[in-house]
Amino acid sequence: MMKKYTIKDISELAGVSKGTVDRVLHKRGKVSESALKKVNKILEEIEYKPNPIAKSLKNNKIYRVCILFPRSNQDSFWTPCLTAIKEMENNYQAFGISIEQHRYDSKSPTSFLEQANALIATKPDAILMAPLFYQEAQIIKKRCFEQEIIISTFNNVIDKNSLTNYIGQDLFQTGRIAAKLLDSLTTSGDLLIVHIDEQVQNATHMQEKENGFKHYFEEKNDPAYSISTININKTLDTNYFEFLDSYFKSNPNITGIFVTTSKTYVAAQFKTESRKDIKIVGYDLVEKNIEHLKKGSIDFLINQNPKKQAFQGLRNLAEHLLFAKEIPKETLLPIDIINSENYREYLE
Amino acid sequence: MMKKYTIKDISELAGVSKGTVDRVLHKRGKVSESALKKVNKILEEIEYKPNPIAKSLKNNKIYRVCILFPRSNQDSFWTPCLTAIKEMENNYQAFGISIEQHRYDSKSPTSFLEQANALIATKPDAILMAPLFYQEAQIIKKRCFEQEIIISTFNNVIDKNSLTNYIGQDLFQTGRIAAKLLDSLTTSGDLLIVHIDEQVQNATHMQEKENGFKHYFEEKNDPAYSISTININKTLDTNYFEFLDSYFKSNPNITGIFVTTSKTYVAAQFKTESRKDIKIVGYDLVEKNIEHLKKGSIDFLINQNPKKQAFQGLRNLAEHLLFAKEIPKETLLPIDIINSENYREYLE
DNA sequence: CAAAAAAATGTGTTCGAGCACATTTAAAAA
DNA sequence: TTTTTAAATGTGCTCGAACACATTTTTTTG
Repeated sequence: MMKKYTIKDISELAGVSKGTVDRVLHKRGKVSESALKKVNKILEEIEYKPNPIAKSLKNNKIYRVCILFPRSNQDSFWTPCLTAIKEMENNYQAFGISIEQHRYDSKSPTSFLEQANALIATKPDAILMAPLFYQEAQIIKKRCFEQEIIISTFNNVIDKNSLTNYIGQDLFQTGRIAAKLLDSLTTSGDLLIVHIDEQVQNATHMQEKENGFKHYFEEKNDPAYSISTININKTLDTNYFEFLDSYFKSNPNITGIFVTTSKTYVAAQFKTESRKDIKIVGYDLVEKNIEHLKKGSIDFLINQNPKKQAFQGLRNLAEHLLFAKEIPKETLLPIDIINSENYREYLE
Repeated sequence: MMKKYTIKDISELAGVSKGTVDRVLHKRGKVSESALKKVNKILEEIEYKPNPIAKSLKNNKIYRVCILFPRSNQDSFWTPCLTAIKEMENNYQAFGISIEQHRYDSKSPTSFLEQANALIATKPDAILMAPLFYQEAQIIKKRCFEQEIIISTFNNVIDKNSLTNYIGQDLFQTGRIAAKLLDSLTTSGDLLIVHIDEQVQNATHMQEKENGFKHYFEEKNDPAYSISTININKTLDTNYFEFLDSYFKSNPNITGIFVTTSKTYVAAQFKTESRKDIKIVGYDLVEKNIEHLKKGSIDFLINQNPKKQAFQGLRNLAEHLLFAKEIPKETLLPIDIINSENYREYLE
């Protein structure tokens, strides 16, 4: 364990005052070349790291960290984020971090823009957002950069090439995982990819998953399997059951379903009523899915872990503000495979 | 967001000096009843939380947090702990936390005692240990209490009723998970529980897992399945393959194997050479297991996640020392199900 | 060469908690 | 009532970084 040096230590070693050391460290200029040399020499020797605690105490600010995500009454997928927020509040309140929650209508880009702009107008220190709408998210991101508000995103990628600090999962890979699971559960047959009831903004989301799923089977190149895809949308097909029933009647060889959204329970419901033999893999630990998982009508769920995403995102921001910790450009969380026996520990 | 009160704020509100407030907060006595009342009244009103950063700065100590666990050359299971240690060092060094690594021979209770005692003699601030040996761990734990060294355990429970801060998994439940997985992978047959090459000290470990496994199938009560258990020990049966081969010849109806230790690859090796049809579920992301996972000769692994256990344990201790955060009595980590498609993200 | 301006360097205060020590007030003894 | 002793209360310094401001040194100009 090396000694912890302070600015005062350095100043004594270099034979200058702590003010001079401070100016060197912060590159504030007004330092003679000879003094600069002396200080830099010491700095090289000792590998100085400023005490983040003293730094933070001196700063002594209350930082406003805001999180912006869809309202839960539309999609219980987001509910676990509340737990993450509560935990963050408990852990970081005393450090001078204030967490604010802002919500928007997951079906309305306008609502997103309104909420985000209202939020920016209050000049928070940092924002973590789940950006469902690509175009609008870009605008908001740009605005944050202009106003020097630190911005991170979670759950949805808005730009693969840009440098928004992103916390989430490799969606393509989740598709491969689903494929592997259905491969384990079945030996042959038609596998059906089902996109249920999603808005346009999630299209890329679902597409990534579908691509991953297909990629796995293309790689395997097993003639025993064939894969097809359908879209179900509540507004078009008011009755899920009838739609699925007629589809399955004309395609009797289906042995497994991969649902690309949280609405896995819709397929599971159909399974219990009509085709008990098919295997189902889907997404997310929402209540209705867990019910089916327990009953056996869903075989596996893939956990997108919104709670962990939100928590990690908020934590990154808080520790950056408090202790100047670097925020990773991309945090890819592990992809959890969930069955009836291990879901409990993953719940909020 | 409520205001952050300081001791000075309180002293002004109560009309006393900050010294008096300090005495009330720390119950140091020497406070008149009238002053006590005034201060307590304010304290009730504002719900004061001391600033952990100021506290920590004042303290300004270098804390020694030590971790004690088996040497890796015997069992690569422990290797990921090194990553946890490195991460902790990077994150907490500047806060005045020094992490020390101490190792012992996983086959020798004496070695454990020696290392632990030598460690205690240096009077560290906190110890996190993986206590393989029940009796000896009890002794060490008691000694730590006497010397007022904070002690946590991980991976192995030493006493279900005691209050050692434990970080690990519900082993019984991991057995149930393995059972559910083999249930998913097969439709009937004999399932074999295999305990491979473990020392006595792990007996309870393995027993818990076996019990969980059996419990699942007892609950299911499916006549299509039957379950049996075998022990293999390298010292007794020098050749794993021969032993398994003869066993499988006399029990031809086995469809799945549950290996209760990291040595799952032993069963997988047998599978590739002789019985490609059987399904295998086992434990831990050690290199040899991952090889088989990729090749398909292991179907699922259950991740005991030693890295996360060590990290969580060290973190609890560090934040307790630095910021007086309470250490949870028991931290049960989620039990990860791993297949060939999601192991990557769980690796160190 | 002295005065003025500029550059360089040093000093002192702040953040909040905690504790040693100084000072004041109240109670007990003479 | 005065002195002694004890109890109560207040003051001031520390931790390390950061920055404002004061002081010193060097350079420029009349």
